[in-house]
Amino acid sequence: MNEPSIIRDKNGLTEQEYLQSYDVTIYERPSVTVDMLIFTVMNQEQENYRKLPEKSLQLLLIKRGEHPYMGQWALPGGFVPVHESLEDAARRELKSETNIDHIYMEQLFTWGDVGRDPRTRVISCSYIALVDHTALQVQAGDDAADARWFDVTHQVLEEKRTNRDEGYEIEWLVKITLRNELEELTATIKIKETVSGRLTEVTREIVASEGIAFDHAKIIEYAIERLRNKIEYTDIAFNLMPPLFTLSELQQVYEVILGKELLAAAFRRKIADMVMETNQFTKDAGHRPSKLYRFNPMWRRK
Amino acid sequence: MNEPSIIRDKNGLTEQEYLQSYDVTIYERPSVTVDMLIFTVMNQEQENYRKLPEKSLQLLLIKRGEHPYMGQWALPGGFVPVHESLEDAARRELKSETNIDHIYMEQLFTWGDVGRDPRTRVISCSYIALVDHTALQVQAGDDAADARWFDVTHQVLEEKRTNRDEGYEIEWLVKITLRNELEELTATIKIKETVSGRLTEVTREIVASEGIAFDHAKIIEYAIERLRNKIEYTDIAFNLMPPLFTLSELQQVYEVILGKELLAAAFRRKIADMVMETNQFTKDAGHRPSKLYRFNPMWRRK
DNA sequence: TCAATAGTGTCTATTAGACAGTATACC
DNA sequence: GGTATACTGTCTAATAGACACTATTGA
Repeated sequence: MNEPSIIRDKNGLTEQEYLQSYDVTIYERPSVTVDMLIFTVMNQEQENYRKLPEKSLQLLLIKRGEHPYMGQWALPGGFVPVHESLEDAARRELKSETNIDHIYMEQLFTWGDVGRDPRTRVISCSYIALVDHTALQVQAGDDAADARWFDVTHQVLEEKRTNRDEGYEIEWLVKITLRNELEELTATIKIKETVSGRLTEVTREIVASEGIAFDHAKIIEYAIERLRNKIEYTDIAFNLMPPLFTLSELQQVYEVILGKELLAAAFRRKIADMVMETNQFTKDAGHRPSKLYRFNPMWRRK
Repeated sequence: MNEPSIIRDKNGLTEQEYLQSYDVTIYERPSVTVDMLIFTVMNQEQENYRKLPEKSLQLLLIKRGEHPYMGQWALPGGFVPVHESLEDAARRELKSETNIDHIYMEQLFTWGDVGRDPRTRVISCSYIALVDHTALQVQAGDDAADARWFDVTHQVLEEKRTNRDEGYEIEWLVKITLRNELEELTATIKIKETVSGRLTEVTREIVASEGIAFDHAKIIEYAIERLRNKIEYTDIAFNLMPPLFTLSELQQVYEVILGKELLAAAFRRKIADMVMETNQFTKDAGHRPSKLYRFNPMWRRK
């Protein structure tokens, strides 16, 4: 596609000569990392033999064994070496944490503030991955490196609107809570949307962060917003499901991500084209059995 | 937020001691750049005194004066220095190209393939910016550095669907054409969507690129897709409009981005809440005058 | 006068929300 | 039998597409 040019530049060099003389070390460079947001959905304990187990959104975090933020919890990830593509680096991290292939993954955002990492300048490219927890061999706590699943909740504590001459400003305080049997981590993020004239700007800022390393609380908050958005118009939810599932389970997954209850009738209509009936049913559930469905791989968004 | 920890790590160092001994030079690092997709909408010549001028989507490109890809056209951008945030670097580039402040800008995607740049490993974070062309002092070709606006078109040449055992694959060939009075650049991008089982993957690959440097054709194609998506559910289009505009002009902007015609009645209903009437009208148009509108900064998406 | 755009009214199809009501295992 | 979930039917409100129709200028 790009055949070496034989044109000479202002220094009289051809492309080949230029590339040979190019010194890659003259400018100081930032470090680049990938940060993985590996989500799954798990069943909670059921209180009553009849009740369905509640589902919860889970995120995988790693306990930092070294400085900085030693002892705190961070997103899995690592530095991107010069010979490896960003996506390969992300896939490698994902594989090393989950030990499974063919996992859904998408780029979330690249975080490039100065001072994000006290060691050196680090730019982090974050990726969301969605895993069916029944496919996970490694369960929470099995990992030697102290990887653990945390129950994630996203709560709007406060919403404040201020009108301006030529627009308005809305500020939300969002509390992120990460919980498991042993620990509870919390963070508060301030999200500010400023509309002045025709220009809209959104900023996110960490107000408090307890037990969560770096600026990872902000990344987690943003990831949840992305999931909430995308689950409405894509099929990403199916990446969190086992091969066979009931429509109620699917609905629970939607509810746990959206953070609100849905009406069964409307939900079933909405996802009808995305699923295929099987002739299998659940049993021993303490109530009416439920038909099992599969994802319909022929489905396409209209 | 992160008070230096006095806990000692496995080497017996406190956080402060660790940071002092941290050697930032031990790993080779990729370079990071920002690439700016600066879009605007301009009027084309009108053929007939009665007809409204047609609008076209324009993209700002820079002619490369040095290797590699010398003589070809590239997205404006540059290396990110270690002391500057990604967003600041993008804003700085944007300001240096357009000479205006308060421009709409959003992160598009970070491109991290190995071999994107023949000089060295380069990771590029791309940003979309939308400019009202009436606010631009610097018009096409005024710039000493050979910056020029190109008319952008996005054409689907071919769509091919192949069904598989557990899913399907769709391949599109998209032709991107960048045109101005002097030059015409073209590129063909192959977009492949693979659905196998529950997993969906989309890849983009440059099949041909004439006159467009690096992998920038792919970035341009992706940016247009993003614009098409976002114009449907956000107010980004207003960043391309002058302060006062007619609803027909606004509709033209939507049409030029979406690449299809819209029905006036439905369009007006859809954007009704986003605009405010003024009591001004166009005149000398050779036909019925049109009411001028402003963006309604109090509008919020439902 | 008439070409071209500006702007409205209304029918229809589709979709989401609400909620009542029926169905069914299994402890 | 009774509890909890499974599943359906239908009314309503909101929205998008289609298209006919009216309004208004200035060359």
